[in-house]
Amino acid sequence: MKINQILPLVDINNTFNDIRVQNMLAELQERITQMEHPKGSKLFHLNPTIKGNGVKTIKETLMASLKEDGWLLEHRLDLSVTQRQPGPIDAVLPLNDSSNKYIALEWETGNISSSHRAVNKLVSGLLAEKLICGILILPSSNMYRYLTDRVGNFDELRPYFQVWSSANYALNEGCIIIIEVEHDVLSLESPLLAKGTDGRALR
Amino acid sequence: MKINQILPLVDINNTFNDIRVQNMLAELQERITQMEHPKGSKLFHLNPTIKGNGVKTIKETLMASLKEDGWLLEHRLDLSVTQRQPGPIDAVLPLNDSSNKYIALEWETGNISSSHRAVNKLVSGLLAEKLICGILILPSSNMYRYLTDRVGNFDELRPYFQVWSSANYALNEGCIIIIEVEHDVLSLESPLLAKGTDGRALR
DNA sequence: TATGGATCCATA
DNA sequence: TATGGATCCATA
Repeated sequence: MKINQILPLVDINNTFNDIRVQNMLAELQERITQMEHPKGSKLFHLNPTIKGNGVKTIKETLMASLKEDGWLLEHRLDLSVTQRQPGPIDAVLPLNDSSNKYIALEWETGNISSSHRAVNKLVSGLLAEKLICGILILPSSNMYRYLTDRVGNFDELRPYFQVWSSANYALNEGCIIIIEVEHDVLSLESPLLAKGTDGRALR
Repeated sequence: MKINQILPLVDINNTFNDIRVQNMLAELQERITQMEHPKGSKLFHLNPTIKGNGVKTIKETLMASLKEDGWLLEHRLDLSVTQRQPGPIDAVLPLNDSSNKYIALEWETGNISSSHRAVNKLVSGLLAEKLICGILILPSSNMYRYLTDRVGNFDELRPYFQVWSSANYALNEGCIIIIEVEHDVLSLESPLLAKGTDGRALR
C-alpha cells in the first residue's frame, strides 16, 4: 500500500515531533507499505471496478502485523466520562514509560460519517489524557472510487478538518494525525475484495 | 412531539441568550410541540414496535411549518473553505439585520455517526462566521428504541459532547444547541412510520 | 442493550 | 461526481 500523505491535524506543543510519536510513525509507515493484495504479491493490487471492492478485509493484515509490534487490538480506553462511553479503538500502543498513556490508531472502513466519529473518539482520548496521539487512516479519493459506496475517504473529510484544527483544547500535549493511503497498482486480474451482507446489501 | 431538554453545547460570549436566538427558540419550541402523528391527532403517537418505525417522514411536517416561518430548506452556505464544501443544511433562518448571518437547524434522522458530521457542519458555519447559532434535534433513547436501528439519538452522542464543549473556538459569537425530543404517546393503534429501501433494506 | 460498521439509496 | 441519508449487520 502506498502512503500519499501524513497530515498533523492537531498538534499541541509539538507532540507530533515527540520521539515516541516519530518512532511509532516510522514503524507504522513500514507496516502500511508492506500491505499486499493478493497475498504474496508484494504490492497492493486493486481491481478497478467502480464501487466493486468491499472494505472489510483491507485492514486485516495491517492489524495482524501491528499486534506483533505490541499494539492491542479493539481496545477500550476507560475515559470515565459518563456511564456511556465511546467504544473500542482499532489499535492502541501502550507507551513503555511511566505515563500510562497510549498512541491510538483507527483505520476507517465505515461510512464517511463514521470518520467524523473516529476523529472525535481520538480527541476524546486526548481530552481524557489517555492518549498522546491519535491516528486515522483513510483511502484517497482515487482509491475510494473502487470501494463500497460512501466509505470514508480523505478528500471528503477535508472540508471538516478546520473543525478540529481550529479547536484550542486546554491540553499540554497531544496530536491527531490523518494518513492518506492508496493501492499500489490497478489490475484487472486482481480478485475483487469481498463484500459482506451489511447495510443495505441484498443477500 | 415533546421536548425533553434544550442543551447549549457551545456558547461563546453568551450567544445563547441573544434575543435573536431566544426568539427563534420560542417559535421553534412551539413548532416542535405542534408535531402530530397521525395527522390530525393533535399529539405525536408512536407505535411501540422495537426498531419498527422508519425515520424519513418524522421531520417533514416541522420543515413545512418552518418554511412558513421564513426558514430556507436544504440551503447550502458558501463556506469558501476549499473546492469541496460541507453539504446543505436542513433549514436556515436568515437574520433580518445587516449581519448577513443565519441560524441553522439540522434534524438528525441518519445514522448516529452522521450526527457527528451534523454538529461538525454547524461548527463549520460558526467558524466561517456565517452562523450565529446551530441547532441539532435528536430523539431520546426512549424514542429511539422504536425507530430504525442505529439512527442518531441524544444519549449515544452524549459521551462526545465534550469534544465540542471544550474546543474554545476563537470566535466572538456563536452557539450550538442540542434539542432532545420524544413522542407524546405510545399507541399500538398508531400506524407504523414507513421505512424506505435505503441502506441494507431488502426490497 | 450497546457500539462500531458496512452497504446501497436519493437527489442535485 | 458529490453529499447527506437510511437501513440492517456483527459482536460483545
